[in-house]
Amino acid sequence: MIEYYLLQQFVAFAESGTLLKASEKANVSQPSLTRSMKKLEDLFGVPLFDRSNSRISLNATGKIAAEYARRALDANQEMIDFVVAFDRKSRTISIGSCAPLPLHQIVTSVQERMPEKAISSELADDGKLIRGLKNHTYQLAIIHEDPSDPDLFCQRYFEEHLYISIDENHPLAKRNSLYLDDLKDLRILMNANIGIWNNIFEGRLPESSLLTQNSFNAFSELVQASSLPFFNTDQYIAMGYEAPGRVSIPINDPEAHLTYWLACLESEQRSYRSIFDSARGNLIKIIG
Amino acid sequence: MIEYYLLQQFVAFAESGTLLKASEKANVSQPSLTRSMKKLEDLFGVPLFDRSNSRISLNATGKIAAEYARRALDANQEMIDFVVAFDRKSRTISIGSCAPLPLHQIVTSVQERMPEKAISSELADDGKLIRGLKNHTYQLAIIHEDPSDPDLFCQRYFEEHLYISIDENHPLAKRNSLYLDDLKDLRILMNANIGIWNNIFEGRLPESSLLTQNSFNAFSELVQASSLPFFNTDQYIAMGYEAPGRVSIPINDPEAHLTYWLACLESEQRSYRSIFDSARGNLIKIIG
DNA sequence: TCGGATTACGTGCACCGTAATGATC
DNA sequence: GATCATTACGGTGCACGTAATCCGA
Repeated sequence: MIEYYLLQQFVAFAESGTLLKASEKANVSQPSLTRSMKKLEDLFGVPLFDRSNSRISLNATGKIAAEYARRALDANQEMIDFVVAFDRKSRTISIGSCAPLPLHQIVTSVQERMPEKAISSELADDGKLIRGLKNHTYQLAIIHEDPSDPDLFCQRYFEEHLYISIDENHPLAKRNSLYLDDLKDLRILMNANIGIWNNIFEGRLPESSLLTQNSFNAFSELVQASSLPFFNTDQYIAMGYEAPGRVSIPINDPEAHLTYWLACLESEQRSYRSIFDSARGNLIKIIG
Repeated sequence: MIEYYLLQQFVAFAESGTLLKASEKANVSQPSLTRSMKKLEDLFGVPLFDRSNSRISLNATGKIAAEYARRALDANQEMIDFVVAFDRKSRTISIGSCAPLPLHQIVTSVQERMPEKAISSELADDGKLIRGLKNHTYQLAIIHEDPSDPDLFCQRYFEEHLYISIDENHPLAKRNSLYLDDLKDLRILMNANIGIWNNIFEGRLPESSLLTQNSFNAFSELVQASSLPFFNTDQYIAMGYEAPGRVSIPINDPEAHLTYWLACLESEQRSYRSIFDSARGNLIKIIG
């Protein structure tokens, strides 16, 4: 068996051509390399070098050996990289969601109940989420339909209804409810990165009507500084996210009503029992 | 970089389940293994073990790591094996021949002129020899036709003529020359492993007429102990291989006359110049 | 004379083993 | 008490560096 430090020095020599240069590359002294190369030949049991009195170089066998040594070093490094990545993955729980609010809820829940885990989360559409669960990209996902897939364990999470918060003096403010079609001529403030909600507006409202903000701060400031209408939901309203001088009116279209489902692989259901249990509590709390 | 001795001890542990058993397998003490496994975890930078106070076992990451470690050990051993094999091959010159006499001649010549080389030699037919030269199975070959192949360097070596040594009282002994067809009713002593010569008899003489001996000793004893005819050649006769009470008569069929060619790859011609030169001398000596 | 390999020699660290301790069944 | 891991401690081999030597262009 040949230790790595020898292979490392050997490859350094193969790459530099002289022991002197190799010794710099490998951070050892020149005499140390002389010894190491002798030891290496001894361990292989065959000559690897052509030596003239003040010159040393690889012979044919040495060149082959250097190739193998390089590969062995690479394999060693890859082993380390892979194991570290595996460990990191095993400490990380990846959560995908079709919408930001339930994602935030579930991230909070996981943080509380699995404090040893790193959390990686992102928004994605249902198709990608379900595929992601199956190929272990995600361990937990929030989708807006029950896929009735035998590989997946699904639990109803909570519902969210779209509202529009509109200036109390606006003619539409008098209405008890609205349809998306009623909003065509408005200019409406909206957050970017709201997942599935974007799909709902797509094709129903003209591009020009949506004042999409990439940062929540910008969104908030514009809400304060203007009397522009903005999209809201019953969940946010329940948490107090309303603005003075505006009234919140529900949107009646069926697609403005979402039901979220929390899902994981059937086979991993037990690992996330505590999360699912807390989600059931959450459901009662929010709905009740 | 993680040294091999650690991976070795790690794999020993993975295979035995306890540090105690692993310490026997790896020929180290138990405390030494404790330290090594700690060091290994430190080098990987991630936990590899589940530890209860008097029990240690691989966690999920550890199992993966053990797999990789095992592969790394295998790769290291394969590297050594391959390099040793390469070295051995580079010290060995493989010679193939269609007939035993020129093979013996050329082996002797190589032994004299390249004493540092190990020699591996065997009999084969021309097709296999030429293929063998091209795929580096053979470095030198003796064939009985000049293939006029641009990849090969070919030099006429010497000729050999088939004789039959027959009891001086046998009717055929009076003849100046014979044809194979004349021998149909004889029972003839013959050596096995005579390469291309076998092909010459094939189909020309009945199976039953050939008393094939696997060992040269058995052949010699039977020659002495009987008055049976046996196959001979001008070359052997020139070296004094004759038997008392027998006369040697040449066989006239054209296929009973062989011309040998010494061949190597055109690209390797220079390496074997001394052998080819001596073969030219040999030719003069034997023919002259 | 300089670049580069080797030899000579002393040192320190890292790995090792023995012995003792701790923990769990 | 048996089994097994860990800690403590002392020893030693070996890989290292410095310095000196040797060799060839």
